[in-house]
Amino acid sequence: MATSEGPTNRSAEALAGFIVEDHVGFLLRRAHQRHVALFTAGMAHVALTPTQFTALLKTVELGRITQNHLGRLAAMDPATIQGVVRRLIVRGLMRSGRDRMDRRTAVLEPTEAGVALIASVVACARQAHETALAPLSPEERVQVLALLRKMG
Amino acid sequence: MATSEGPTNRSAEALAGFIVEDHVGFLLRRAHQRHVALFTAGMAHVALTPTQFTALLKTVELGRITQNHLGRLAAMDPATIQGVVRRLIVRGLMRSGRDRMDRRTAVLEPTEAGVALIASVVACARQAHETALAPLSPEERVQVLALLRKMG
DNA sequence: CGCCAATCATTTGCATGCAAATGAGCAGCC
DNA sequence: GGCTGCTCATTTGCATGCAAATGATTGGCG
Repeated sequence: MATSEGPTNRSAEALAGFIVEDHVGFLLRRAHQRHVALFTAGMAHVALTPTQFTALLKTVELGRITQNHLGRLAAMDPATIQGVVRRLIVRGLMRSGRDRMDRRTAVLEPTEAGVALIASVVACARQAHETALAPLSPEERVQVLALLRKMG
Repeated sequence: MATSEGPTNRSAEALAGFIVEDHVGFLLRRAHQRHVALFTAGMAHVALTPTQFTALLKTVELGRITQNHLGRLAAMDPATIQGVVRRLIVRGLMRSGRDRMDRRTAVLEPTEAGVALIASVVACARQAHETALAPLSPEERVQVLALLRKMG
């Protein structure tokens, strides 16, 4: 009778008390998914992903910046930022040129269209932020941000 | 001289006070990235990704389960869970068969190897969880988990 | 000068993640 | 029975995300 219910109970001891739903990894993945969905919906009219928005915003902020440096600021590794930047360039939102002093580096610069686009969607980004935090009280919102920042 | 510094200052007003680094989206993405890195490193000896671990664990927990249902429990849409399950089956960690009552559904079941593997790595998952939360105090850890759960 | 380690960028391969379209099957309803 | 709408699963296409390998270039060091 002990073996009649399949593999489940044969490993009950090892799995006892292990609730995936209570683990940071699971909760982070879920919360992140939800935010991406909200952000994407709010940006549907311009089709900017969260990473594209971040990369373009930092480029506008800094004016001229190296691709890898931008990646570090935006929390994307070289392989990832490469694709993000490529898509932004294709859409005419930024430009890329080689540095004359260091011919390895690609120096990025936003185009007029890029600057204008970012300026026009900052409000949407704020909105997505608020909506994502909507289930929390004002104090809780401050807390999550501080805690997530600490988890780096 | 107002136009001598490139596009940056021309949009200063619109961007004023907007700090991407303080937004939930950015912080969630970064924290999630860090956890994936920790989890992946801890699971390197068995090469289980966080999603694969979750999917296999829930399957072991529940014994027999429909693919889409598993996806909902594990927070993955049908297109995503499909690939995850396929890779687990290829590795011999679960089985799939058609339900006789409802021939649309793929009924999943863990293999002996799958049950054994999960049991052997639960400790590693716990470890990744702890390491990810390491920068926080015990009270703070409880807080983040509660807050993330609420942000669902 | 020549060598070497480090950095920059790119490419390939693999694994999420989702939208949207598709095909199969089920269940209720007339 | 036939219609219709739903769910299940799959496929395609696109966008992260990272490891690992590659090629170009720079800077330091002897």
